[in-house]
Amino acid sequence: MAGDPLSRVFAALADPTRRDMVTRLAVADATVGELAEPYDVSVQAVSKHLRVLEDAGLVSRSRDAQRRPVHLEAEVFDLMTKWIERYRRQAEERYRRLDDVLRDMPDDVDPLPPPQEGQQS
Amino acid sequence: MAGDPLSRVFAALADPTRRDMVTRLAVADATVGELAEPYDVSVQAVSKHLRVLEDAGLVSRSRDAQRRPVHLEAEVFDLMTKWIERYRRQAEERYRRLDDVLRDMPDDVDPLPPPQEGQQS
DNA sequence: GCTTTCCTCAACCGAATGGTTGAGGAAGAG
DNA sequence: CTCTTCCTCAACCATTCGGTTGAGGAAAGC
Repeated sequence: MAGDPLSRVFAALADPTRRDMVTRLAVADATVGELAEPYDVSVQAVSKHLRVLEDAGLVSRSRDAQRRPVHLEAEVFDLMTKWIERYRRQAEERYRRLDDVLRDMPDDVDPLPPPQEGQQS
Repeated sequence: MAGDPLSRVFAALADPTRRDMVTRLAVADATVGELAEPYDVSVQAVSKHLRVLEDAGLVSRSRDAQRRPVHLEAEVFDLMTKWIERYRRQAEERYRRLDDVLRDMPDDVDPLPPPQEGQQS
């Protein structure tokens, strides 16, 4: 389907039903039937949604008798986080430079350190 | 078009060309022509992409003579960040609770709560 | 064996998406 | 006023997407 992994993750989360599934899966693993129950669509539609999430690497399915328990995979979220953080750093860098120009070039003071807890690449 | 703001933001960033535009706009504002130049598509296509980004609130356009300078709007990224953080909190909460269960096993704890999930807000 | 439960695959459908081309508005340059 | 530049709107086209229904596989229960 769609090309790069990042596009797949963003596209997968662009659907509110899929986002809701992810939210619920963050609480507990669930079977396809359990996942489908609150929504007003067919089980097949939910199965399709799960395939999209699985292709994006957000979810994995194992096997337990006839059931296919769905499990949320956390790592892929880091892809997004990293991309967003990169943008954020660039934007801050941009404003920092603008600030420097307006302040007539100070030495190397960093007036706005990124307020983040460890997520740096 | 697509419904809620969060869906629009995710959908807007699901396209690699649009993500690249955002990356470049994080460095500096740009006109439509400047933005279109590196890509192998028509200017109209780029204009459409910008419309998607604008509808998502990621970008704003002003007017300078015939030119329409494009400016990146940072606030909307917080929508995503907040959603991701909420997921992260839930996931951590989940593992914390699992830890509690394995450690203590109280009486009236239901280890598999029925799918009475609240809708995602 | 047969049935039931849980789930996926396949085909189809309408709507949205990303691209094209062509026409045209808006504003500066001559 | 005319021309050029920059950009958007409109129509069209192929593909993808989210949904449906119908058929069927896999594993437990009878």
